[in-house]
Amino acid sequence: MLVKTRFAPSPTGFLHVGGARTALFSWLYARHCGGKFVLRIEDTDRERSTQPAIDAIIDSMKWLNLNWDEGPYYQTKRFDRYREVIDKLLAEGKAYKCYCSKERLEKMREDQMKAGLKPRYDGHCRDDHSEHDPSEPYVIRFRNPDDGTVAFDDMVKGHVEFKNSELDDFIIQRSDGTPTYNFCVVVDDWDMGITHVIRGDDHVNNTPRQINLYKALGAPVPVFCHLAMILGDDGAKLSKRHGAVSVMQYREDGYLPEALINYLVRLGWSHGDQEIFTREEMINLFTLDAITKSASGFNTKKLDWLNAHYMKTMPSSEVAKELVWHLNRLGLTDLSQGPNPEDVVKNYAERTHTLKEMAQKALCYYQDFEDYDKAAVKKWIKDGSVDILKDALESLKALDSWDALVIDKTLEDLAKRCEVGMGKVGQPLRVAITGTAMSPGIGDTMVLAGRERVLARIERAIAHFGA
RNA sequence: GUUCCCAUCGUCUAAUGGUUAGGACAUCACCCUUUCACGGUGGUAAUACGGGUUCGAAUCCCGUUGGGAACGCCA
Repeated sequence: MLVKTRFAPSPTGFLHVGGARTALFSWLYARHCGGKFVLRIEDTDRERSTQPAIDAIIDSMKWLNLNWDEGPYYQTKRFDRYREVIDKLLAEGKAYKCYCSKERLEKMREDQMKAGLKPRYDGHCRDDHSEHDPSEPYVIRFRNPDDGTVAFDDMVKGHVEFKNSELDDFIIQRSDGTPTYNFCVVVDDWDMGITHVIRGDDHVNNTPRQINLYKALGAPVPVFCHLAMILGDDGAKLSKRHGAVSVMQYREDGYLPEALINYLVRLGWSHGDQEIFTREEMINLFTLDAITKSASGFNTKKLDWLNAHYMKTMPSSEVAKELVWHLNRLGLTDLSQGPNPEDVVKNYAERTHTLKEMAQKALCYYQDFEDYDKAAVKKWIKDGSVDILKDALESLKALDSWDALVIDKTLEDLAKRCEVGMGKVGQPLRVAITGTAMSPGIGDTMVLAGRERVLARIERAIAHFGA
């Protein structure tokens, strides 16, 4: 059997990490099985679906490198097909027109709640339509079985069973003639040959209704796999106040897609004690039975750790591409006035956790900075610092090769000569060159900044602090 | 309210009846060190509770508590 999975977001907002994890698991399972992965946009709610949301979802999927084999399909382009299926259901008596007013429905729900019952449609329009003028507005409901149970063996939750008496005749077509979610998913998954439905567990309660529809349609019922939700850092439901929730926000915050993917794959899935997975390993090892049942909380610190790991271990040319994107975002478009971004990556990968941070720190190698960091100045610019800067300036000017090791050696000699520790030499220079007390080894820092810029900045610092 | 789902260190998780309950992130201590980091070594830290079943339970069953989801002419 050819395995086919799908990711079917509704374009009512950006792609958040929960959705991304669902997409990842669906994608991984398809790839693991050598099957197909489908992207489908569930936009039947025309009020809330937007083009920017569609774009954001697609951009996110591309950035995460979750490629799809089919689609994107749009439900709004399949209305003819839905109509056809509804007509068939209607003709077979498996669906019916309902003329109940929203007021009646609302009152019924209220009464049922008050009586301690689960609100459900009472089947008022099931059989008798004689009192209604066919021109009245109506919705179409699916005739759910009255007796027995619906059960399914979820790949994550295990055996789940519902009584049909708990379910009701849900609406499959609105009064404006458009079909609804619970109906469209079934028709789509059937038409598209989806074998495994991997989705959030907020859909568990929809599943029995959908299974009844599959059966009424004579369609094969797919395997279901319901993923527990992802919570915020604080254990509460993910929301805007958690800062980054959208995938593209993580990009803006300086994370690599590789890191986010690796982080997400371990959220609700595991393979022994392994934490780091290449794409190939994920694909090879990913199975549905290793998915956790319980909800998991998002832990930004661990993401940071993974991001740092990937910044350090990925080819610097790859990381540099993403770094350039961040430098551009900071308004730096001309990189010709500074070092090769790859060299920035090599020097900063192990001293920063995000590319955003790296880009900010690297800015001083491309353009002049305004102010010196106050704390750094206070701590490191002391009596004698200016003299050391002057001394260093002369020694550096005399060098005929601008090499990190040579520079380090020169400054070490200077420290010895002046009978001070390297801290009193390296730190004032660091402040002079970067404006801060934090940078790579002083020789590497100077190579990144370049000879001319270094000499100019030392002179500037001498003038500034010597006054 | 009704139905469904869930429950191992702070967090992500391992252990599918027998382990001193393991790993990772975070945290703490020490080492390394010209800054910031990286790295290394070690430590603190968990089976929600109560009953069963069993020679033996984190693991199986029941209950309690706690959390979550669904109950729309949203998806």
